[in-house]
Amino acid sequence: MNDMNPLTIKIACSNCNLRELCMPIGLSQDELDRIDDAVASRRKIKRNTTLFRTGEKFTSLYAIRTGFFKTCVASEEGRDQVTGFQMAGEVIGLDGIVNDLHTCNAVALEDAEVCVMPWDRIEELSREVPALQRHVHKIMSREIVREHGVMLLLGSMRAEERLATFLLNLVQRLHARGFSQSELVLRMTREEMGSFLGLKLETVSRTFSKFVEEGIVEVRQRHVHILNTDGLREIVNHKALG
Amino acid sequence: MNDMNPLTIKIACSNCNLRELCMPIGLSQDELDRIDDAVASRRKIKRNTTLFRTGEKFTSLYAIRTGFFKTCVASEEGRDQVTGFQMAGEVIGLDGIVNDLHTCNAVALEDAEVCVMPWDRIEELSREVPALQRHVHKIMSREIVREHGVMLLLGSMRAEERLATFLLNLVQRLHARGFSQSELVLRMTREEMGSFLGLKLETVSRTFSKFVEEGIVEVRQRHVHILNTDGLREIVNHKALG
DNA sequence: TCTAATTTTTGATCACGGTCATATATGACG
DNA sequence: CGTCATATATGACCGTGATCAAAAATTAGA
Repeated sequence: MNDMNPLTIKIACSNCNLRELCMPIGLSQDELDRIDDAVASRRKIKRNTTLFRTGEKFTSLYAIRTGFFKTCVASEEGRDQVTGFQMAGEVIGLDGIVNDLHTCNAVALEDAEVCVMPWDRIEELSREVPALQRHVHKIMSREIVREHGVMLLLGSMRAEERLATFLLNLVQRLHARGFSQSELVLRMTREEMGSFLGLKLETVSRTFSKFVEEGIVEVRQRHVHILNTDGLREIVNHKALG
Repeated sequence: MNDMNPLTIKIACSNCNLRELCMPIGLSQDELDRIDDAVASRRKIKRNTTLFRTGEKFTSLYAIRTGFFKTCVASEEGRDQVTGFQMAGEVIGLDGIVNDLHTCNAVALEDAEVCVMPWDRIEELSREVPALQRHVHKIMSREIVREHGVMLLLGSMRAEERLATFLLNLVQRLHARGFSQSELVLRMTREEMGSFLGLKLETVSRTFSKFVEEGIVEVRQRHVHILNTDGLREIVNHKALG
């Protein structure tokens, strides 16, 4: 509570309304205090700037308080792949643990704020607080399972199925955060969506147009209104191609 | 050392020649003994049987001692995606941690043997042995990074690039285990390879034929001889398509 | 407010990889 | 050894999504 540096304002996790998302539940007051003390400094990230970059030393995990991020990996020869989009309550930086180096870029797609959680402190604390330990393990395992889903998408779905899956996933996560089940604002470009979905931006655009023609969604630039959620689900579920 | 049930033979990690791969290094004798005691029982898995299945309760991680596995996820409507191939020294089961349920199938592609590592014991021990804790974290993070690579492959590579990448990855991992840099035996079918690579089996077969025509590899069924490793690398690196 | 840059849409064409079909090779097993 | 099931190779054809191009819409900056 004494560090008032504007770049690293201390804040109590125990008072945070995102606590259920990024912190374990059922902690004692003592445990909460220790977590507050260890992990609660904040950092603001301007739109289109990076929170961390490939090759940078890994020091901390980051819990997103506000804003929206993309993470992307790049190979030497200019190949590029968006590996995910992250929103409030989600944790990024797990890739850095193996080699103490980040292996992807995390870019803010809108002005954002994150809680900085120094990894050595987390490891230390999670030895003492089993609930925190379990929480950290679950977060990492959840990321592994999420990526399995992306592999399924990239490996076996057609363009419409990919986009439908993507929209349903986004709106479901937003809904879990108190937003609408049917309206969303895309924070990424068609190209970024395409990179994530393994499609070219033209294909993303065309597929949107198709959905609009079919009356499944309304699209005004990045504002999407889902008119027929079941329609999207049918597109995903309809036919599995061998 | 007292459980002689043939399905769960206790074995000392401290004597295991795969220790460097699946256990942390630099442990004291006491720490080693405790890990031995907690995690070292074994299980044999016959070819084409599952070590665990989607929906089964998660209890343990498994370190592969011998044999070769595939893991695959399936969606209700028959969609199927191989998410990885695992060999000796690698750990599988991490997907089960989030929800105490496995979310993929692990199938032995040849007769195999694994070390069963009960997860609650691992969590407990890793609170007491920081080196083990770090090791577990690194294993999970490594899996996340590996999957980023697969996403890059599935999202941005063409058929030849995918197969070349796949062969180089396999042979590199085999080489790290003392096998040849240029010869390998594929333990999976063309269809399983295709599922992993997001290609149809016919495309895998044709791509192999193309590599053979170009003198890059020799193929006798599942036996592959890499004649020109740099040729494969060039295929991977050549042109990144936007 | 005007200009420049970026993003998005849409069209025309093409190629990669999928689909379907068939032949062949291999392996398992009685 | 012969039979059956499975796996692989290859050809012919087709369709999805990529590529190339150009115009329209939106955003950012002076």
